[in-house]
Amino acid sequence: MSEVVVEVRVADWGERVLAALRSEGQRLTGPRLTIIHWVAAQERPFSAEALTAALAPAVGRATVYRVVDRLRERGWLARVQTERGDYTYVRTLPGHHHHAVCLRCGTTLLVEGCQTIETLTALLARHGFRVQGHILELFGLCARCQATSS
Amino acid sequence: MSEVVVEVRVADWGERVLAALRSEGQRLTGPRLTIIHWVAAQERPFSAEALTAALAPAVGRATVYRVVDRLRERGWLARVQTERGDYTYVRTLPGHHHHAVCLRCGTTLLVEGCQTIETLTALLARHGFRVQGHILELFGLCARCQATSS
DNA sequence: GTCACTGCAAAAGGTTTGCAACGGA
DNA sequence: TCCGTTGCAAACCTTTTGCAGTGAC
Repeated sequence: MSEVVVEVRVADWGERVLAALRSEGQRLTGPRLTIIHWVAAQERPFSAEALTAALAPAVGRATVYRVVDRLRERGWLARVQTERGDYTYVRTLPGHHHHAVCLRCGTTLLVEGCQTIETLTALLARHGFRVQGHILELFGLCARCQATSS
Repeated sequence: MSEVVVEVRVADWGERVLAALRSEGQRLTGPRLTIIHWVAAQERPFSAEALTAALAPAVGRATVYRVVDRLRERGWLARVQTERGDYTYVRTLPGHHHHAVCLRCGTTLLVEGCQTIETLTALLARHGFRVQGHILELFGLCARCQATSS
């Protein structure tokens, strides 16, 4: 079972992103490096506001939004809806995943595959509904936070 | 299995909402009735913008937002994220549900219960993660739309 | 040297709020 | 009558866009 749940590796992420951008022939400008390094250091989901605020005035707001969009398109960043309904971003890896976000520390587990969605898909199929896509976010407490008291 | 998937009944909805508001001692004002009737007639998810536009200038924008919020708090309206990432609203019923939204006609099925989430929850538990909440939206084609060509 | 990228500032878009007037119960 | 509700308009906040200048390759 360990192959379907993966914790996003902190050290890896930034380097993998940079390697990917390089291999696509994208320019590794100062602002881009600043943003990627900052994101790589985040251990929990962050808001667009937090990102722009953290890098101001070194990096312009417009640039932040443009770079974030690009990373999202490429699958390095996921926009995750919180239980409260607002958006946050988390480092992720290209491919189809779902996210299990720790409510306390923000640690994000990637859940690969959608076996459970398949069950629901089958249920709905019996009602004539053909599932073609879905959005799933999970929230809870990671192992570390359960171990920590308070 | 038919007990876990329910199509939101059109005729019912408005009356149930009115009855609920009445029983809570809320005022059934003109603007509120207008909004509820309009929503009751919608067979597919609608945006806040569509709602405000449809009722303007009979009902002010501020009032629309305030009433929608109230219905949402009471569980009569759900804010559903689309695959494109923007929000739409659908009639729903109080309680915990998930929604299966037809990509073509917008018909919304309520999926009651979270059996499949439980599978995922168990999987994550084996990784030490304790799931406490989730967001799930399903998209696809309802039976009627599959039957219709084009 | 080129052209992708950036910053600035302004525009846009959507939601919320203040406040005086209104009108259900 | 009273107080919850409403409309208007302005404020707000976040994101996007236009455009001239910059700098990575």
